[in-house]
Amino acid sequence: MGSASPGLNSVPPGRLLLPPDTASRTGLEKAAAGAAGPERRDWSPSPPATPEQGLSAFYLSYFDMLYPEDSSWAAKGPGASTREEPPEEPEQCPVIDSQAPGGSLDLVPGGLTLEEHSLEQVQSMVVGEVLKDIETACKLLNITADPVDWSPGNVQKWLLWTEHQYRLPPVGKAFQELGGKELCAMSEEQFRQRSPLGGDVLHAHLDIWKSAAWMKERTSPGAIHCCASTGEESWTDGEVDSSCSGQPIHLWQFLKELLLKPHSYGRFIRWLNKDKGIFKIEDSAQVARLWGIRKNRPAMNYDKLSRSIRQYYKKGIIRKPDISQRLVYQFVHPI
DNA sequence: GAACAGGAGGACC
DNA sequence: GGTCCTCCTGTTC
Repeated sequence: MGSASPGLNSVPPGRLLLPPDTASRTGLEKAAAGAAGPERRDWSPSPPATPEQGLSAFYLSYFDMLYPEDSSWAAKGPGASTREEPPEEPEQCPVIDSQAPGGSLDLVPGGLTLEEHSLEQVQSMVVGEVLKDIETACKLLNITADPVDWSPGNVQKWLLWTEHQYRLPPVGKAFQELGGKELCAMSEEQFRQRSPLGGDVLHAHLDIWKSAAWMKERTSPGAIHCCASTGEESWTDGEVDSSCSGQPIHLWQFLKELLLKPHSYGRFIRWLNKDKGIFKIEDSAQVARLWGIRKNRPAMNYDKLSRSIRQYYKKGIIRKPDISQRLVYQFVHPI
């Protein structure tokens, strides 16, 4: 798919992460290294041993995952989360200006060098993206953000999702019956043994989830759950945010959830007229695939999904608009 | 050919 | 019993 999670989805499995020594380099060097080319090793960012040490490595490895083809993004600044939109002009880039006259390191308020300040900004943005992506995945999959809490079923969902996101070969069977604790306790080598083709990538992604859970726990003590809202793009419609209710999600709720996240899913499904509840499925296969992942139904397709939508006709939940168009439906009771 | 409409049977909770 | 999956036939775009 293009995919549901633009932060993660564009990452080719082969060029996942920056090398470990990234942590000791400056933001600019890292950005430069990111642009330098393919001479990178696979490396999995593990949760840092101490709060400070290693966080940069984690942030920036994820940063590299988020924007693997465009390291110059670092110069684009906030707003990069809308990555589907055309790149902004360089003059709108407030974050990093490596071409400061004379090459001097300007100080910004607080005593940090411009470089350090920029790095902090990049880090916080990347962390935000990480948490947002994970939160989105949690809601779609109806799993908690902390892998340790996953049931074997949750593990299978996550595997299916990650395979799908990164075009990995199916590995679900190799991890059957494993719960989150067991999964988290496995080494990269053990992942490779179970899945020679994608085990290392899966392990790296699991590490990111673990790290995010670790950081979240650090900043907000208490249970980590997908309901913990992280930003302005939270799922604001409590009525349709079914993932926290413990109840199985309904298809119409799932469609509304996708519609509420245009940044992530606008390529697949979007409002034509939000006031009237009219929406269009732009990519029927992807929407069906997401629904299949959400319901743990790998064989889901648009034919089946649309049949389920049509069941809503009788119930007065969804109907075809007055002017019927292909792939266009209407909520009878708009948000 | 893809989307649409709807019947029917069955699984699952 | 409700919801959805699956399979099916036939129709429309």
